[in-house]
Amino acid sequence: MAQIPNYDHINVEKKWQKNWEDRGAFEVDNAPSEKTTYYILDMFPYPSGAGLHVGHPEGYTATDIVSRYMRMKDYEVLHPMGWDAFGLPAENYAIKTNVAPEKSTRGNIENFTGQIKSLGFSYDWTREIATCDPSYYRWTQWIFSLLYKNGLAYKKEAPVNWCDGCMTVLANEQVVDGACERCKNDVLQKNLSQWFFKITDFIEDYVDEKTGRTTTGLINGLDKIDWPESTKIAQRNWIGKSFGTEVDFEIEGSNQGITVYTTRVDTLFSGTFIVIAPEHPLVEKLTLEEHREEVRKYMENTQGKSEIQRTDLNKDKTGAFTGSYAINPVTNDRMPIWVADFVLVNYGTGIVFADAHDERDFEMAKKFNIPLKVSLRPKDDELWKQVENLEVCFHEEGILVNSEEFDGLISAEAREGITDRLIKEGKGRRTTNYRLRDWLISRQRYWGSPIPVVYDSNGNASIVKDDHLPLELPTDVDYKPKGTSPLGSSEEYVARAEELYGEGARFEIDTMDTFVCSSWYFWRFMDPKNEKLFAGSEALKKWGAVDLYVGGAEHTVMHLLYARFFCKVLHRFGYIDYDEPFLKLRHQGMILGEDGEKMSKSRGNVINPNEIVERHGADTLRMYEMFMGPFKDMKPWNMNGAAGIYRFVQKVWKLYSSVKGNGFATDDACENLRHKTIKKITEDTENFKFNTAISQMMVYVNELNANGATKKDMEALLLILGIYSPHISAEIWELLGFEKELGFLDEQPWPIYDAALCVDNEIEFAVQVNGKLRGTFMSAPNITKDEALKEARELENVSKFLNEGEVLKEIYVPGKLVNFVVR
RNA sequence: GCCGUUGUGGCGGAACUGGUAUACGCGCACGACUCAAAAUCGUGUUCCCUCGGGAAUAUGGGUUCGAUUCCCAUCAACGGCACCA
Repeated sequence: MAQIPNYDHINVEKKWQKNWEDRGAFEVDNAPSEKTTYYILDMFPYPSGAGLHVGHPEGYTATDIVSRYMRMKDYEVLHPMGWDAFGLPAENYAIKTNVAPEKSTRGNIENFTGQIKSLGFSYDWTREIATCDPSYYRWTQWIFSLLYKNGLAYKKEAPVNWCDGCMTVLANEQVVDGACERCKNDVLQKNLSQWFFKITDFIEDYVDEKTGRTTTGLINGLDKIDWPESTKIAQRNWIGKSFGTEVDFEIEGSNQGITVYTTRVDTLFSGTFIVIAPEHPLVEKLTLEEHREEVRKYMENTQGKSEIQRTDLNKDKTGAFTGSYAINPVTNDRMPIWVADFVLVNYGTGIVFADAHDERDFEMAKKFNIPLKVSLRPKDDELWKQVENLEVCFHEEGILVNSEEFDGLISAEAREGITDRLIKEGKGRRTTNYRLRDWLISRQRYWGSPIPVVYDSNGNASIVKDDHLPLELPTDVDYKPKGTSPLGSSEEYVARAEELYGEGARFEIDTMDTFVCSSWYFWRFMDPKNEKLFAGSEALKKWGAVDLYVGGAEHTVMHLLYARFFCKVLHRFGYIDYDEPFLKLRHQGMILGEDGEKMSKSRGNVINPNEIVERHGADTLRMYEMFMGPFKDMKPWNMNGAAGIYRFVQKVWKLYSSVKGNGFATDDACENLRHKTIKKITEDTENFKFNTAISQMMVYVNELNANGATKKDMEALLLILGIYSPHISAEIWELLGFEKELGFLDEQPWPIYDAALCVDNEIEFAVQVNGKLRGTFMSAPNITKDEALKEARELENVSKFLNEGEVLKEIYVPGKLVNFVVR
């Protein structure tokens, strides 16, 4: 017998990766085709200097398995990969080393590409894109223009996080516990003129006046997509729609009033004071002369604080009295108007009415000795005594008291009644409020897409002409932060502006948030080289929305909300004919270090995928990551577990060796298991239950090693294993000579199972007495109840228990069990 | 505080629609091969036990002939949001 060499994963994997690349095995074009298309997308990575870590291939393996599966099911699959290449780390690296972000990013991309390619994923690399490429961000800028021209991109003053140490604005993510993540200085609030996208315009459904076409809003759209329920809930909470009442208050000695938004109008009768946000424009007017100094001092104090400090729940309530009074519209009580920073200017109307049934209000009243009243009583009498004596704050729903005709109603009823009365008296109305604010996209950084806006010598903004796009990043900049955007230091940028737009013209020097670039990349993959459009209509029509999107749950709100927003924008303006970009979404769970902690350099528990690929091969890495546990769960790495998968790969090779040496088995001993296995892998793969699919393959391989494999067994095994471990499967497929008659493994149809052959002709029945297992017997599954009971009674261990009492009931579950109820 | 997710052997985990809990893998133990070790192969492995059985799926109840699965309460861990009126 010829000696079969040991499995050489290093060369076999290289060989097949080259084969796929040379053949263009996974490349697809945009020409219309007979096949149904399917678009499978990974969240494209940020190419960091640290390189790939084992978390990346978890999602990539899942999409690769599904991509290969769908191709075998005869779908035309678009499965691309690219780079979310703008971002702060490259810029920080540039500040430290003066290496241009462009250069370090290109290097990182090269590194990532090599690592990803070593895992044998079936990407169409001809569609690779990078968001930092001018040919890409040209279209990011085009989308900005589209929003600008339709009044959906605007500039206004907004408070931003400011670090005096770094002399720059920071993103919220860069602020850790109220301090700069880099220099640890306290972060302050500063007002700067910033660009915003009007995402709030897309919360609700929109009907186009001319065409009558509806663009589903960000809330309702969630109902029609297959996403994890928890992600949908998080998005709804983030949007934060609430129904409430606007109440108008008169100001004593003024003909101007104020309006307050509340969801708890049932507590209006206990409203004894008003609180207004420090930034509110009315503060100035409401503050009387003798209180001006006190309020001014308070404001000064507040302005020096960051939002994080201001919203620290543990801190004491602070505030200042303006001297003005409002009139409670239902009780006519005089309500002192205070300024306090726990009220946020950008939610509701920036003013609240305060009362004893809100913890913040209660706390503030106690601190400043503001009078309180109660208007809600709890069911519990003991508690009521304390509430009535203003010892504790009762903030839940209750029964109304001291509220005139509404006494005795429960909170929900009272809200309706009180609102109706306010409406009748012209003092209020029902309204809806949202927590979601417009998206601030300006960044005072270098390494992002330039904002295509130009200012004339008077500072008037206009959009950069389409002919002048892309507005490319200048390279003659000083990366060191000085308090303004790095682009401001470029002479070349000024020269270009003046050349195109006349003397004194200046381009906007802020760049866009990188989330803008990643909000539309999935369309660019469809037609990455198009120079006339972000993607051509033929490509857009062929591929449609993303059918399957896989990525981490950390993008539950930001990225996934922004991408939905862009989709709705393009739908509203007629560029695409669907208004949800991702039809099916799945999240992978995080892979933890061997110590069960999050992987981090400082902990020293980072697993490098290169190491696994060298030691055990890409097939092992792929399979192990899928076998660790449920896809969406967090799970710790275990080197021994990976070695176990390597052993499985060896067993597959051993099976091949034995077939090569002894020939195929002639007795189809595993026919039943073969069909059951195909069935289970098919179902598990479709349901993202990759861990149990692999278990089943192990069972099958173990049985084949024990009983011998027929030709049908080997074909079936390689076809199903081929989507999980494509290299070894393709190799054995070729070595067994299957390719000559059938072509390459990855060109085969997915195997089908015969449902009739999945059924066992003899199964084990369980016999219980009072629900406790007392024995089993083997029988045909279609046995009648009487036959089953007879078999069961004859078991020695069962009859013993039956004789101990009277049999009250006999239960027979076909194909499963018999249960006797004995008293 | 609010929202969400999860609790099953020594470990990762499995269990269809309420029907034999612990599949598969890891680890461990013993055995085979070997001068020996590694690798490999085989056997065993939830716990207790008087070997007949008893107990166990975070805890305490409930529904049911029967509950990891359904219901109620409690506890713990993780993740997100957080002075949102």
